[in-house]
Amino acid sequence: MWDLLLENIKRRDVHLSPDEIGVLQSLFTHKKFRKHQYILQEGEVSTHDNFIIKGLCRTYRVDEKGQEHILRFTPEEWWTGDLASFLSGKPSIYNVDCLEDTEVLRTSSADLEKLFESVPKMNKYFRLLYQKSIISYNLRLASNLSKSASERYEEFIQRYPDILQRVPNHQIASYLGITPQSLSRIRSQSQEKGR
Amino acid sequence: MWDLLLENIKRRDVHLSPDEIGVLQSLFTHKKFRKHQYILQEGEVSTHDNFIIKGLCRTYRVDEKGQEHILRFTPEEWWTGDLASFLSGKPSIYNVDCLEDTEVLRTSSADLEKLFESVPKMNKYFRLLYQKSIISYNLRLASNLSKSASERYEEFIQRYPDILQRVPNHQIASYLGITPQSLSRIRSQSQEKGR
DNA sequence: CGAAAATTTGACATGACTCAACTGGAGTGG
DNA sequence: CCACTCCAGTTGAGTCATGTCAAATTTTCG
Repeated sequence: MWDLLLENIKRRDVHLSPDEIGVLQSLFTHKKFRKHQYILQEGEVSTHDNFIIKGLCRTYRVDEKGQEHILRFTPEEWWTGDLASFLSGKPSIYNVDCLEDTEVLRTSSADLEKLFESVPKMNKYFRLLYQKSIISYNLRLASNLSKSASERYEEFIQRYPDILQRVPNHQIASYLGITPQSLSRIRSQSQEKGR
Repeated sequence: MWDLLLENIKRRDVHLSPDEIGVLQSLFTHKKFRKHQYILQEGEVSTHDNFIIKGLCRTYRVDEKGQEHILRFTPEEWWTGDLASFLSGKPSIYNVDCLEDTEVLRTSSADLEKLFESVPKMNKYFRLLYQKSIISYNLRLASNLSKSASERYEEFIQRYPDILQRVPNHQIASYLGITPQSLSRIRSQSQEKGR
């Protein structure tokens, strides 16, 4: 159960002693969610940061016109939650729900704070994690600014072939910021071109 | 000269001793750039992370069609550079240049690494910095996905009134992902409505 | 002052959206 | 096992926001 998380930490060059692993384990809890279940709903405060060890979630926002917009898909080995709400204690504007049965290891903000105090090198882990995240936000932003819908779809296929298999097309459309109809047309056109 | 940086660190609840401040100062250098000067050019490796103490920069990317797309404006008290290149040592795909005469305090990746080793609590500073950055990328992404050009312009005005004053409109258009012509029309329309 | 850059305006093109209808498969209950 | 419903996906027709191209006008600054 702990392998994925501990591996993930080690891969970032943060080496924990058995004691430190013990502390970490005491500050996380294991929780299961069903497909379609919410991990976080708009208006609630995000009380936990969740490391996914099985399953797949999505973070989305509902705009004034009632449209859903998917910000991210988070499969195994990713963290999910709403950082802004988690840190500030204010209600979230995002929803997080499960596209498959999902299991997470989660920690509350108080426990995470304790973790940083007793195992300061975890600051490094999260620093590196966030760095990676910023880098990918930059890429996505650049692609949103400069590319057409079909180019962004191609990019998505290249980058997340696994997720493509696991979620229905209308959710991919929402992630790309287009309508399901447009995605359908894009797909039929790129097939014509023999790919 | 050091005030802005030291204040910025303190504001994130990281308290440095005089010794630690000394270490920090020994690992940063002061550098001035002229308006229009590049801090980083596409194809170069980003060797430094720069904390701006005076002036204003922009980070942009040039796409295949030769179009510029501005990813961010960075005024005083912001960091600029290309994290991906800075960390990986690979050539950057971004350009960073100065929209005004600019002064920075900068550190190389080797020196930053030294800083983390001798003053581990700086991990916390950067962790918090990156958190904030991720939160704002999320907001921008959500707004890119769900809002029209004119709504995004209104949002920009609210959020960055100071930057609005300091940069020409065509650069704001590039940041918003629209053409200068479109921005001009948006502006004239919102004036008609008496604002 | 004069050249270069920024902004505005007009005419037209187009990518993506909306609304609506249709298809096809997955599940459900009689 | 069939009829029925539900949902995802597709397709068509018309609309709209934004882009493109071109030219005129205004501003900036050496």
